[in-house]
Amino acid sequence: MTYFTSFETALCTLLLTSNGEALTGIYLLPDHRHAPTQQTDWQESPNLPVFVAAKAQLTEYFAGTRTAFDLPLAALGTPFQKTVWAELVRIPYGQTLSYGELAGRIGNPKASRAVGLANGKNPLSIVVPCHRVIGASGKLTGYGGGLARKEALLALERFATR
Amino acid sequence: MTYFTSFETALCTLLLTSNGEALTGIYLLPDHRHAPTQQTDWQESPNLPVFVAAKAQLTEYFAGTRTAFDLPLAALGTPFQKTVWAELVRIPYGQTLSYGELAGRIGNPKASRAVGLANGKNPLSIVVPCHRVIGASGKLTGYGGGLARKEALLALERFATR
DNA sequence: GGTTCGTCGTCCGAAAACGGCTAGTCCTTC
DNA sequence: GAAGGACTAGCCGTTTTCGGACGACGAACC
Repeated sequence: MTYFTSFETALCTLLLTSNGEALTGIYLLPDHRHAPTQQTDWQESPNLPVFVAAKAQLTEYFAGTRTAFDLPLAALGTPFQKTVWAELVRIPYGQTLSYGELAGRIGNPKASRAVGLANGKNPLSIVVPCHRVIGASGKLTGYGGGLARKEALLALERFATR
Repeated sequence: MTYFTSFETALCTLLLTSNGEALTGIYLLPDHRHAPTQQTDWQESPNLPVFVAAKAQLTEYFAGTRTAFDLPLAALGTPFQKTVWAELVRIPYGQTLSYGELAGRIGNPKASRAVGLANGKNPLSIVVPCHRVIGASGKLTGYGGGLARKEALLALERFATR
């Protein structure tokens, strides 16, 4: 069973999904690249404990008072994708990394392009900070939720660490 | 969640599996061809209602006093496989059919070989009587639980209808 | 700047391999 | 002769394999 709820933030509306225990998705509505279409058997559950906790922490994040998340996560993907995502959460708040550098950190220096692909498939936006990965040239190059949102998230983090 | 139990019969040990509501599998241990390997998250539940009912009816079947089953079933397969399996249960107790004849009955006369394949994937041995399908020449040709068992089941049914 | 090219994991479609078959042929064997 | 076995060649759905294309890159080179 998949549970979901939506959540208004200063940036945009967020769609949260869960398996009942852990968070399985956070999507920036509308127009998030790989966002799932809502299924008929999904159940809206705004008060699911994991949703309540997530909303609280995200609210703090957007207020600039939270720099790390503590939530049960359950993203499913290929082994390579999981490796990439695990490395993403190690990027400190307010800092950025290039796709190539991230590829190097997981021991596969030439896989920068594959890293970008895996990055785009990250289902847990914001909490798993794929927005902190940018091109080697400094350009943002891409974001599932749209480049403007990526820029906004980075600006927020820069502002809060000022 | 998958539930299971095992069950001793005159023929062999049977492994029963269920989703909690309906029967999802009946396998002839040991050495049933496509039998699933027991997973760590399976739960042994000998007293699950559907198991209790299945054991009772199977006991009667092996005693020769039951010629049809009345159990909730939930086998999952491709559309073609489901068509084949649905036709299997229409073969009367004690009678046999050739793979080609069965193919004809589902409107696909040339699919005899595919029927054999679908037959082998039948997860609900005995209750869905795939053992009643034999080669056009009269040879048994194959059975997931072993040819000896197929022969034994057919002998039982012949004996009971005598 | 722009362009080209090498690289890597994933997705997707096509193709081939694989059986619980069968009818047909040919050849043994009684 | 007739029955039965060995072999062949079609048939069909499923599974597996394979090859090519695709990107949220990056370095080299104009």
